[in-house]
Amino acid sequence: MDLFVSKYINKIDKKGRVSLPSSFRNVLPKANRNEIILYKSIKTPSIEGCGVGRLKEIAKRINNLDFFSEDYDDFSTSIFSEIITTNIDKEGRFLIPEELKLYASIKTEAAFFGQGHYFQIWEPKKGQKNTEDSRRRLLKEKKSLRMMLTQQK
Amino acid sequence: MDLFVSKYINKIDKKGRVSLPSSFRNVLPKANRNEIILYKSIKTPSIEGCGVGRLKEIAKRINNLDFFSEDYDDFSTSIFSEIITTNIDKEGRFLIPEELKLYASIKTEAAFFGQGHYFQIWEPKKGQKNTEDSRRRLLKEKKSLRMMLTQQK
DNA sequence: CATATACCCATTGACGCCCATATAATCCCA
DNA sequence: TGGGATTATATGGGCGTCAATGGGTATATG
Repeated sequence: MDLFVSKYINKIDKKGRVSLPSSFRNVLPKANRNEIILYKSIKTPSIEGCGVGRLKEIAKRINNLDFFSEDYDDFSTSIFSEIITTNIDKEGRFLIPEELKLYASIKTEAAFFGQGHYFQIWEPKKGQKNTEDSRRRLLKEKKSLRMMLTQQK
Repeated sequence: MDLFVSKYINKIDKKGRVSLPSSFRNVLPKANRNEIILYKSIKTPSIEGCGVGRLKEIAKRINNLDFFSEDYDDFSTSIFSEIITTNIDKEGRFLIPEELKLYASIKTEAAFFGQGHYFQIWEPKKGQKNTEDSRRRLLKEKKSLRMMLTQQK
């Protein structure tokens, strides 16, 4: 499986380390399996993460913008300076920077939610509530959910 | 990682030395790991820096402007003639020239902002404010920032 | 000779690496 | 197929190394 799926709740130890779920580690390319990038989610009080490969794609995209435009600076500031790379140790653990923990209200436990090509890290209770809310929103438009699930090809 | 990423705030000591963040040093090619270039940012009161290799890229960008335009002269004058090369000592520190510190209002602390293929050095508070402003501008076009981050392939 | 800058050494705290354990998952063979 | 044995994962902790920082001294450069 090359997608981040499922949900896991892991503990953060005294040193601030937390295990990246094993199934998530396996999604990372063998080449860069010991490094991930983290950044604040745009829409929710959660942290998003993925392998570094994705960052290189983003870099390429930004590089294609007009170098002297304001957008160029805005994108590169909002993205590059806000992205944090963090190393995964031999046991599969990594450190969540203090600033990101604050942003997501994470203290002693971290809930990992697979999101396909990336994943989110939530404070467990908030994550749970978010799941319920988003399901509720979807059900309001049952039709579109049904379409999503049953649509062929 | 071969990109300048993340944000760091380092102290400037009595002698004017400041550490280039370790992760930034690692971006520099092993060959010229003890030398960087600095210049005034065109658009903001900050200093921009990168490895010497990047000079060629900058030249290319400027060359792509209309040769007879005013911009061409302005850019090539503002950038090339003002570029300063600086050496990094054994401990990874370097000196920020007085003129550049003045330009960026930097006194006792320097905030390093990764920008992909280069980085910016700001007076911490101004840098913080710039990040917020730039994010605010982008959020007005929510779609584009989200696209930048989540678009596949 | 005076000032600026490079090199050397020292300190502190953070982080990575190693080893250890408990629980859970998987295997394997009789 | 049952159940012990093996392996993997999550977690805890010791310790060495490295990054950031401070300061003394040599060296250069005008």
